[in-house]
Amino acid sequence: MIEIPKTYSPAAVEDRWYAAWLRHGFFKSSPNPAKEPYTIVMPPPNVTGVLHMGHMLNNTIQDVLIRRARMQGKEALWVPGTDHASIATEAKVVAMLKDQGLDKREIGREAFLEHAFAWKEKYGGIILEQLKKLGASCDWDRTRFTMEPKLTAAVIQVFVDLHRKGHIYRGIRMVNWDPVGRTAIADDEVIAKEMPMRMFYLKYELVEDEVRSDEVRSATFEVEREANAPRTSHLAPRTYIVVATSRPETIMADVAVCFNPADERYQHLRGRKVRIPLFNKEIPIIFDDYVSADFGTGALKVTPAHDINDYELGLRHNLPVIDVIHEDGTLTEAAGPYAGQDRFAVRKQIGKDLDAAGLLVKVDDYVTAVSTSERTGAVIEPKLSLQWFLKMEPFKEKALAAVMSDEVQLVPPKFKNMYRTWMEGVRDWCISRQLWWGQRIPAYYLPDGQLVVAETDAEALAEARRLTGDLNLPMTALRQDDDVLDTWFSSWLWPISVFDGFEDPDNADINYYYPTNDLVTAPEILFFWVARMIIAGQEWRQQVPFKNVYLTGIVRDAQGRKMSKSLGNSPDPLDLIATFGADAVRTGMLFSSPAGNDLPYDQKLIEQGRNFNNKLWNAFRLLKGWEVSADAPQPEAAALAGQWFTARLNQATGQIDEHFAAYRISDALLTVYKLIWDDFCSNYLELIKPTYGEAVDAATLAQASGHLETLLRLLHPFTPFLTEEIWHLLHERGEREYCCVAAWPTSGPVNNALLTQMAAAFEVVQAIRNQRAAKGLSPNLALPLVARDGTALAGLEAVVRKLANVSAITVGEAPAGAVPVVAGGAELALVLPVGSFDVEAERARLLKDLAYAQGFLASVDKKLGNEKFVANAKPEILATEQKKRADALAQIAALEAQLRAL
RNA sequence: GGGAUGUUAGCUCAGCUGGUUUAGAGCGCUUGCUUCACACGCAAGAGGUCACUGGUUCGAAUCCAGUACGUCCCACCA
Repeated sequence: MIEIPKTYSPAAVEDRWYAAWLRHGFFKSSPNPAKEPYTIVMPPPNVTGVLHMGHMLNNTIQDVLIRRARMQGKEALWVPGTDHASIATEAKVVAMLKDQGLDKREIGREAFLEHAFAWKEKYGGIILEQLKKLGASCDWDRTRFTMEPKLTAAVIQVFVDLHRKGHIYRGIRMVNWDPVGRTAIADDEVIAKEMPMRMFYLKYELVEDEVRSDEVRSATFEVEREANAPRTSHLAPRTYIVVATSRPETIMADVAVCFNPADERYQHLRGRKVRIPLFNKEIPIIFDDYVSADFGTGALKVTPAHDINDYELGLRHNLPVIDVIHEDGTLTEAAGPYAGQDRFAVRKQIGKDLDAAGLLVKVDDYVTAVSTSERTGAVIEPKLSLQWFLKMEPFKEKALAAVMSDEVQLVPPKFKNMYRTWMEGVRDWCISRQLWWGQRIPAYYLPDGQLVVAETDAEALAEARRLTGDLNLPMTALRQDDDVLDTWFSSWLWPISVFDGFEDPDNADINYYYPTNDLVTAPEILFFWVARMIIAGQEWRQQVPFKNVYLTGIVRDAQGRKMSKSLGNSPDPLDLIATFGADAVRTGMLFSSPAGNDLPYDQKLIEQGRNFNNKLWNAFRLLKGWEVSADAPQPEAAALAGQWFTARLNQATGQIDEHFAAYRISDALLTVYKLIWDDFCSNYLELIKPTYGEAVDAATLAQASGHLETLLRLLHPFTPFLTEEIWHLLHERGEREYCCVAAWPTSGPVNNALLTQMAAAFEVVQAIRNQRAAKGLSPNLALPLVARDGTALAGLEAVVRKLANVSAITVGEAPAGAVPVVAGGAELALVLPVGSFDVEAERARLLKDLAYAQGFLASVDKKLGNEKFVANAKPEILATEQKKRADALAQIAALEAQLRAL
């Protein structure tokens, strides 16, 4: 026979099988009315992204689900693709251009997009190639890209449709401005980060337009005392309001100072004015409930252009808006001497200037949550700008109901509450982005300021001509909106657009595959992706896009930190695959990752996966290494083992199916893991193993191969490569006979009686081995066993003899020098070689067992002695308790008898 | 500040509608073994008053309330 290496080497195997699967087109799918569809659309990774541990977890789960469905005979389709990720990609391209000495704004939109597409062609989709290394069984012929022409057309079509329905509007709103990306970003893309900040206490001089100085003085003194300000004598004639702010660089944009209407300290200031420090501009004092009297000094500087609350305050009090910050974070002309400088530089400088002018009372250091951009990390600037919005009100109720009624089931369900909170408080969606990489908003402005929204230039022109009545209006008279749409405005269409459901709403694909079955994604995008896909599904297909949403956890390092590029704490998945094999990485990721739970990553898990693969490999080696005897009879132990393992297999298959039904993927894996390691290798193979040097009988080998094959099928979704390899090495296969398309095992009737009997026999075996270990006796030394009565082992003598290496089993009284073994309901004695029996040690062991048994009996008796228990407990519970009592009594009697015999 | 969720062995987690559980698994640990598939292994073993305090119940890791600590989500406090 051919020499099989004793260590499994995945590297040589994985690429070969992946290529074979592709060659046979096993992952391809097309509508097949005879089969039930099972569909997953991949959450599209960023087109310029590289594989990280989060992708590994996510895509492994998807692959496990899709491979199992395929084996179950469903028409399984996993649609891959990438997302154009406007901000992230545009940032990368801008950085690349910068390296080449080019500036985005200088080269212009068209040239920029050429560079961007060139970049995408070169680096885009690397991540999909990496997923192939993981074994992802996607239908690659269906790979889509959110910015490809067809999907772009869908986006434009949807925009126009929503605009026609009156759900899209354009308005000035306070948005989260990213000064680095120079674009507005959505609330969801803002990350609050704890940062050290400084609170400046500034003096706003009261304008003395009337003589009420006594009152004013008393009020301001109080304020100054609160602020621990030194009394500055040369300023004595003047009085000040002390205002706390973390943003002194915006004081020139202040339009008022505001107090709480109930704040007694400031009542007399109604109708008065103050001067902005350094700038000496007079602004009014106003009162509004928004301000808390007990925060800071109770005085708020109102800066409508740079704070959302101040903006609303400004609207209520009819105040002007002064914008002092440019799109890139530098200050405008309105900032006077500070114009052109960066906001943070000005903050520093103005602090110094205020101090020098005696206008700074004090500065406090504190830590607070600051909004930053998820994509660029820049500190967000609340900024007023003209943006496009999608109304959420028309959609929220239905989208909420879909999840609350479990029409879309979230796994785990704890996320339902989060979803509800968000959906109930959802705000209009700002869908415009001041970028170039993305779908350009199909809105056109006419010279007279009128607006036309249309799918194409030609349609826009026609409409414009109709509006203006000018039939010769040239296209050049129309100016298209410069902004592009938010990336999520294309991803929310993904489950429909990958099947061309917008271009051709009644095509065979969309009718067959939609709605999809499972979506596997991270909880952090539950709102801005999952929720919106539900809305889109309901709006354009009148049907939710998926039945189940499996929310994964976050992969963390040993210190519990999120794995990230910047921390450098993430291993390179491809290195891991090269070192341990994709199967090992897949199982490692799944060992400890129930839905919604974070995965504390530890390389040990991957190693465990590799060890497991090697274990199975060696089980196969063992079978393959045996000589076969055609006419040898099947030994009793092997026959019993065969029946028993069939029962275990049926039992475990049922459990695995249950785990899958409840999306307990880790549990499903662990069940196969133990079935293979403990039941198949440790018990079954040991039981059927022929005596050294002898051949195995043909029946047993055939049975064992059959069992192994079933195990391969159960394990295939988790470790596709290894199982495929063994599948083909086990015996010759037909042209298209592959493990990856073999039938998923179905569970048959379980012989529970046999399972119970065998479990008892294994207990006996363990007790005997325990004795050997305790006495330091080699497992190779065959020992005789004496049973108290002939029924003790209930026909399982062969099992005990084989596994415990027992030479003979006789019935009768235990001879002197035999060590008692009471286990699995049997009363036995193991005959040891002379001199190895220590009576005192044995007595101690028996006494310990006796004490446990008596304790157990006491707890059962306590229950049974309780009249209320006997009166109230269900009959079957009572029966169990009585059986427990009888068993305990028998056990105690046996132990006592053995103690007397010592 | 609001909401969700968790606290079970050294670590990571099961324990699904209270009763075969004086609590299980994997890893780790201890001891012995290079035994003929596998040392990426085999065998045996140690290890937990189920966060705390009350309550409901014949019976609580499991249900309820409170406390402590943790995690996550949401939120405009200058």
